[in-house]
Amino acid sequence: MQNHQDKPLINAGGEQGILQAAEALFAEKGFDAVSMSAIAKLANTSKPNIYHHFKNKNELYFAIMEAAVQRATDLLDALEDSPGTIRQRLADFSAGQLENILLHDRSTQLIMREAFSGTSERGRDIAKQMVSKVFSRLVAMVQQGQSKGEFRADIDPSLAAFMIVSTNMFYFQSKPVMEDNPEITFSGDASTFNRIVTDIIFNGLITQGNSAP
Amino acid sequence: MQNHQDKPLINAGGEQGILQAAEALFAEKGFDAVSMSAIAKLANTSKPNIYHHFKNKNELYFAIMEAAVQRATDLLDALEDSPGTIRQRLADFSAGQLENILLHDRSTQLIMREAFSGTSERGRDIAKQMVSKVFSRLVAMVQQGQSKGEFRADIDPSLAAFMIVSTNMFYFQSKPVMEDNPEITFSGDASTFNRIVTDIIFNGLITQGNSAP
DNA sequence: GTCTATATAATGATAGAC
DNA sequence: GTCTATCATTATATAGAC
Repeated sequence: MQNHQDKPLINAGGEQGILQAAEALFAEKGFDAVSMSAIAKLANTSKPNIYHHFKNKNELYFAIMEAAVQRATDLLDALEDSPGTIRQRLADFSAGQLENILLHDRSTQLIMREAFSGTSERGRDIAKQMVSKVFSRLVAMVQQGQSKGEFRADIDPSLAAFMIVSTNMFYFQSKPVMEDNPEITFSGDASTFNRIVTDIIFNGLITQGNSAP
Repeated sequence: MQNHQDKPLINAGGEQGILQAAEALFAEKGFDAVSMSAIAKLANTSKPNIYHHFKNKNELYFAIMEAAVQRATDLLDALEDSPGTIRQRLADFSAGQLENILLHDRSTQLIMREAFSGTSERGRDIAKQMVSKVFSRLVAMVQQGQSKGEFRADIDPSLAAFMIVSTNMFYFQSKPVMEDNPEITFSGDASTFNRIVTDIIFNGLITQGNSAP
């Protein structure tokens, strides 16, 4: 591929241009706040032309969702296996996942909105399937680490996976807010953020807890 | 107070009933997906009556936001000081905060949507101020823990605070998704979830890291 | 495939009676 | 304070020319 599919560059007319324009707007404002006219305008085309390519607003949205999920899973597949200890593989996977969601920010926002929004019913299942995929891999890795004795065995592996996902997701999600918060100093560099967070979590997963039973 | 202010119980007509109905709908579907007619219907009143009480849709939304923030900060104030070690106080604060957001789920969803959504501009500042408040307290506690030698000093305290907030927020946010995921087993009990998570984080904050420098 | 023009329905908001 | 009736605007979606 010679041009990244997730950044501005709205090439006039055509199905591609419509999809890109729509993705940008939907990601920023959400489904209901975006009108077909606005999409047509940004895509440098007309409303009826959008209806020529897509049956209705819902189907256009669905097409974008599917493309976003496809792209995201493809990139996850590339991260599938890395060498080293389980701890190292987990750290690499986590770092790669954070990198991906930051690179494809619009796709990510779209998917997260659908997955975690109210009962919108729109593309929730497809978004959930995506989240579950990331999650399953992390759970499996943690379990491996436990059976190999790298991590303490008394922790629910899905909880450990959840901690990794949640810090990454929330980092992405809260980035705009945190950036202009004077108390936050780590917000600029995602990879060192991720390194330190996984470091803390893994250390916590090794040391035996001393909280009330 | 004798009836909780955050649960169904839509009492017909009146400013209270309108506010409750609107909060429920806005939290579930978001600003743009909710029509004034829908609010009127749920509040058992008429559209013009809403306009009698509130200047327009935006101001109604704002009134809800402000009430939600007020309620949340009040509850945080009650958690301000608890006895014990810094670690214990932090754990209590974290647990209390998670309890609060789960109890006032509609308010929370509303605030989080505004704080972390795209560039909606609507009530973003007021929501950010709310998030910052929780955050500042956690940062201060972590710093205290560091200066008392309870936690290792080489970790950015805001990063530690961020981890606590993110796991709590993301727990709340992803609850509906995680609940019907067979791999998740911890989703039912928020307080034990919180206890284990803070346990892991604190252990990680004590143990010296062994990742690449 | 792409447009102009338009149908149809729903939206936010108001006038004015009671 | 609350309603019925209605306004102006904008939305999704389509018909039909080129």
